[in-house]
Formats: sequence, structure tokens, C-alpha cells
Amino acid sequence: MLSLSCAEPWPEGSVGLEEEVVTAAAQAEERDGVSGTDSSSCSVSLDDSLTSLQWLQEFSILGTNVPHHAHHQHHLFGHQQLGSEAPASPLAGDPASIGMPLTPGKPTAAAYSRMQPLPGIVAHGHCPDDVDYKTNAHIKPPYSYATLICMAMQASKKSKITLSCIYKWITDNFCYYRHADPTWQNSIRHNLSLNKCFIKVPRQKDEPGKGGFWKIDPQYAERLLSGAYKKRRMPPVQINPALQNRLRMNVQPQPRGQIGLCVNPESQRLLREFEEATGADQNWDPHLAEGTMLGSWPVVRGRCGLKRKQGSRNGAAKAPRRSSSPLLSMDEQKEIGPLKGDFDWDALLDSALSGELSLEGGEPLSPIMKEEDLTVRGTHISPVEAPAGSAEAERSNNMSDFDEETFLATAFLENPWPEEEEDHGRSDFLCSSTVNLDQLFGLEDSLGGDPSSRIDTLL
DNA sequence: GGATGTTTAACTTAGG
DNA sequence: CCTAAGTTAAACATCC
Repeated sequence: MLSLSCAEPWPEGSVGLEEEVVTAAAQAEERDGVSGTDSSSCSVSLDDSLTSLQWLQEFSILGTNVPHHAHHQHHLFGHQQLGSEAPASPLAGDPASIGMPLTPGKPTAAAYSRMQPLPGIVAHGHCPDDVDYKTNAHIKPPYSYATLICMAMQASKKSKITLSCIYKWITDNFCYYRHADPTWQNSIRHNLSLNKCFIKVPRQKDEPGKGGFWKIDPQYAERLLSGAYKKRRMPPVQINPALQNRLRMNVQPQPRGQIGLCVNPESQRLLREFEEATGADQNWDPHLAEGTMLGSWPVVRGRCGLKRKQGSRNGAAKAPRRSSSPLLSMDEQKEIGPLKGDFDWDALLDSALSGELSLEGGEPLSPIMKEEDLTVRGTHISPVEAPAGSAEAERSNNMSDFDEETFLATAFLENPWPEEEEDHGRSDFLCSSTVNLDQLFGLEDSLGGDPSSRIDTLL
């Protein structure tokens, strides 16, 4: 039996599919020859390694605390970008690109969240509220690669997304990765391949372009909801080595016998501000910091301070490979043009957290789902698809407490985004979807109240 | 040749 | 201490 904590908000969110999304997705399903029930997903074994969508839970947890801007009323994927006023590229305002790094942790418009982090999250160090990752190139976003991939997939509003689009979205929305060693892309690929939550959708022969597409395996949404609630760690804050190195360029020759760094005043100031902002100074007291916004930040450490046995793994010793961001061919750049620009993840999350919760409406998706009787927008959710004893099979046999939520989430992930012409319809990439992150993000704080009691109301 | 994709391995961290 | 999850690196294959 699962018990919901305040940091496990999925079920509420999962009920929040907007009708528009459902219908659009239903139409898309008809067009989309590829479904989550293809052979690759069917044959996958539901083992525990890298299969569960626990990371999606993390996603949802973070979603409640990700920095966000003012409470604009807009749909998730970007009514705000329908306009042409979108910046040409986030790079334009990228301070790191012009050698003037933002103060790490410096509060931005996104920083002063009106939401208080959930206590449990604070305790676990999930509170990136003070950082605008879109412009802060120094602090590694506290999202796992799988989460980032999922974000990109979500943001794309497509049911499938190319690797280059994932790269693009990440670099566009997380400044850190624009300047980070491009090996993170290797990690992305590694994640896509290894993480069974992601399904590769081969490109059709008549489809131009490189590589295939990727989508989320809906089976693992099931998995997520049927028992994969475990606490997850958050990575420590990591400073962009590339930018660190840039700072080191300013380090003055060290006089003999002098201990410590001698950096130019600007760098000193930046470092000092950063330490203040992150609590990453030697006097940082976790006990004192606990419960505060700053204290909720992970301490800077780890890769920066710990030795690794593999010598070349030392970021400081390793020559920084500046990402030249040659991520996309010209065609791809054009193809996903709207993807770049001012996609505002903060706003996206804000939207998920604001009043757009279809849960408010009371009955979002469930009636439809029930009507279809295990047929999700034309795709029958068959227990056969899941190995005996799997969560899927279990769901069929014994109605768990999360049956509905599970099913809804599965339904969503079955075809989370309206499938548009993948190769031709990207002009509206990220621009017109009303897909709601409710399915992925927790909404406790915006809904308030006791989660368990709300669950009861859902059942 | 570069991008993409797969696989293996080593490693860190957090939780049980 | 063990395990799971996640990260990073690297080797290799395939495809355009």
C-alpha cells in the first residue's frame, strides 16, 4: 500500500489532463503509427534497474519547487511564445557567453518564489528556487539527465523527439549546459539507451534527418505509480567546470608561501557571492541552514572537491572542452527553430502550479477513460503487454488504490502530446500546446490540503 | 568524419 | 555495508 507524502503529488496532477489535450492526443494517436505499445516496449522487462519512473517522481517533486516567475495565466507550453517577441535566443542574454558570469545563486525574478518549499523537500535539499537555470551558467541544474530528457520531451509537446532536439532544449533552457563540457551529451545518449523508460522510435525511411526519435515508455508511468515511490537523492550543486576554468584564468600567480587563491577582485566578489548564495563556505552549518532556502541547497562539493580514482575524471585537471554548441545542423536548427527562444521553463512550471489545474474542474479525464474501458485513445491497455506479475498485470487483477491515477498517467504517457507532423510541423514547436504538466508535476502546494484526503476524494 | 546509438565500467551519493 | 540511482568516461558500431 502506498502512502502519499506531500512530496508525492503525482496522483493529483495526473488527474489534471485537460480535455483539449485529450482530444488532441486522441487525434494524434490516429495519425501516429508509432505507439507506446510497440514491440520494443512490449518486450521490455520491467526490472528495477533504470526502468522505473522514479525519476519522474523526482520530476514531479522538483516541479513544485522549480523557480518560476510571476503567475501569468498561460498554458504550459507556451502561449507566451506564440508571439514573435520571443528573444532570438537565450544565448543573447547569456552572461557567461560574454565573460560576465551571473552571480551564482543570485536571486532572479524567478528566485523569489512565492511558494514555500515543502518541508520534506527542504529537508532533502530540493530547493533550487534561487537560481534561474536559464541564465545561470554556473550551477548545474539539480535534475537528472532522465529528468531533463523528460522535460525536453514534455516541452516539445511531441510524442517523440529527436536527440538533437533534446540537446537543443536543454541548452536553451539550462545555461549550464551551454557552457559545460559537451560530455553531458554522452550522458544524455547513455540515458536514452540505458533507461528503459525511453523508447527509441526509428525514423521512417522516407523521413529525412539523422537518428531516430525518442519517447517515454508509458509502461513505466504505470510503474511509477504502482509502487516506485522512493526517496531520491539530489545531486550536489555543481559548478560549471568550463566557467570555473574561466575564472581560474584570472587567478594571479601565487606568491610563494601564500595560502589560498589570489584572484582578481571581480572573481573574488563572484566567488564570495556564490558562497554566500549557496552556503558553500567553510562555515556552512547544515543545522543552521536547514530549513532555510539557502540551506536547502546542496553544498558545493563532490566532483569539485573529491578525488576520483580515475585521474582524468578530475574536472579541474582536465582541460575544459568548451562547448561550441554545434549541436544541430542548419536543417535541424531550422526544424526546431521555435524550440529555441524564450521557452520559459519557469513559466511552464508556474503554469502547472497555478490555477490551471484541471483538477479544479473536478472530473478531467476519468470519465473518458472509463468509457473507453481500458482503451486509451484508441490504444488498448492490455495486461498482456506486461509480463505476468508486473505492475500492469497487477493492476488488472486487483484494483489498487491508485488504479485511476495510474491509469490516467499511463494514458497520458501513452500519447502525452498531440502528434503533429514531426518533421514538418515544428514551426509551432512548443508554441501551442495546452498539454499540462499536471501529469508530471506535483501540485500539492497549489492545491493545498491533505494529500491523502484528496486522494480519497478521487477514488 | 561526425552524429547517433549501445554497451560496459567505474565512480559517487543517499537510503535502508 | 549493501544497494539503487545517477553520473561520467570510453569503446565501439552504425548511419548519413
